[in-house]
Amino acid sequence: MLKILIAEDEEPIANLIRINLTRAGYQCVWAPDGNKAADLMMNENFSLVLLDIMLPEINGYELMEYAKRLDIPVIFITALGSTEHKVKGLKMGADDYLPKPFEIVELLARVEAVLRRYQKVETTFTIDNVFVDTLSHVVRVDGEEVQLTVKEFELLLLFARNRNIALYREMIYENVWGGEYGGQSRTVDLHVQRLKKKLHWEDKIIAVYKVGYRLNA
Amino acid sequence: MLKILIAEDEEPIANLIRINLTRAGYQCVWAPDGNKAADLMMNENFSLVLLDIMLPEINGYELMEYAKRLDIPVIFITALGSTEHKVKGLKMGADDYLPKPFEIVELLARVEAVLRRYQKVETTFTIDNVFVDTLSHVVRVDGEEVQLTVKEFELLLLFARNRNIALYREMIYENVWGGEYGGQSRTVDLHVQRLKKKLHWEDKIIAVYKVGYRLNA
DNA sequence: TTTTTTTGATACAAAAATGATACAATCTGG
DNA sequence: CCAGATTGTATCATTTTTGTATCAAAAAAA
Repeated sequence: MLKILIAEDEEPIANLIRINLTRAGYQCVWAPDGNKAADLMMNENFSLVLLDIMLPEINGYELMEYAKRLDIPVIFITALGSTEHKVKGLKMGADDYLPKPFEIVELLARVEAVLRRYQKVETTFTIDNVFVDTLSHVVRVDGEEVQLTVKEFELLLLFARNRNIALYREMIYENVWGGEYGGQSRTVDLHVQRLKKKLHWEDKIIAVYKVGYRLNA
Repeated sequence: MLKILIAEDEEPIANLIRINLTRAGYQCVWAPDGNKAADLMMNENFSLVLLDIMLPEINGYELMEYAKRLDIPVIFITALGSTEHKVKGLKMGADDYLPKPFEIVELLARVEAVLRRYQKVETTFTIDNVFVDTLSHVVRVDGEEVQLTVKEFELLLLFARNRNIALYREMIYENVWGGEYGGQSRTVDLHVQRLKKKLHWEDKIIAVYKVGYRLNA
């Protein structure tokens, strides 16, 4: 599991980020000031640092130098949305820049993009008895390789990326099939059933009545 | 419950907003002039400010600077629907702009959108022995997961958003069922009973004679 | 107290949602 | 073109939800 450092003095914002990144499958550590951030960077092995510019004790620019020396990618997160700061940050080597307020989806997208650029993205994951390699499209259930169709595979990824969240049929359809969800098609149900059967997940993917399905992980 | 500050000198308009936001489950505070608004912003913890530009004593633009310093999202509400003001407001950091006269549904939609963008909407909460995760639709009573139906779930959310407030059957029906409340249907009563039973809330949700129900929390 | 109104509790049937299976249409790779 | 896999519709069975009806209990009114 990839570790991400959140250097941000405002606790609610740090929490917001932590909660969402944790949900997305990252391990998060919070540093409320510059000293703690520097300390943590030295002693633990982070795959990414989210940096607030305005930090107590040691500011974000200095911290970025630390990070770059340790070859840790950096995304700036700050209320200072001016191009001036943006340019300065990127010039100094930041990998991306996220102005507050930000949408969570945007945060996640940028984090993923930077990690991919640095080849730090995990291309495999395991949930219970199921192992998945997203690159080779190989899925093993209890050690044995199982053949998933394209739709089933994408469905699995969707569930994996949204564990413990009730996914609406509408959302599932639009994500996996792409188009608009008519409303009375049973396609989603059918594919969920097939996926459940192949993965032996009869009790892990459960129906949320009148809503859709949820993966308990 | 989220608190919203309404900075608006015209009382009827302020009232209109207050009534509708209160009904939607927000706690509202009214400031009739700029000084009061600044005062309230400093001393209470608001999740959002609705700002009239033309305010006595301190105008809306200045107030926005206060708000931004406190990291409170801002929606401008003003009769000056000209793009000039709109642009100025948004440039200075307003999160949205609502020209008078406005439709109530539009007001609510924008408020919700901004709050969601700031992730001020809480996805989980706990009341006594009951834990609720609105994303996964999971409800735990004394630590054990309990299966609620959609209606029961929405009913619970409604009570949670309106703790210690006597909810009229009419209001409950319109919120959870959506249509018009006939008047002699026992549907609301039945569902409240079922909810009480499942949550062991026989003594927490109490009947208010001839009115409806109230959640004591 | 007695009466009336309102709410609580239970049973039950209609309606809706989901699971399961079969099968036709479509696609894919020889 | 063919064989097989994939995909989605149709159908029926099963489960769950939901609201009405009914009667009992409680609260207010007379």
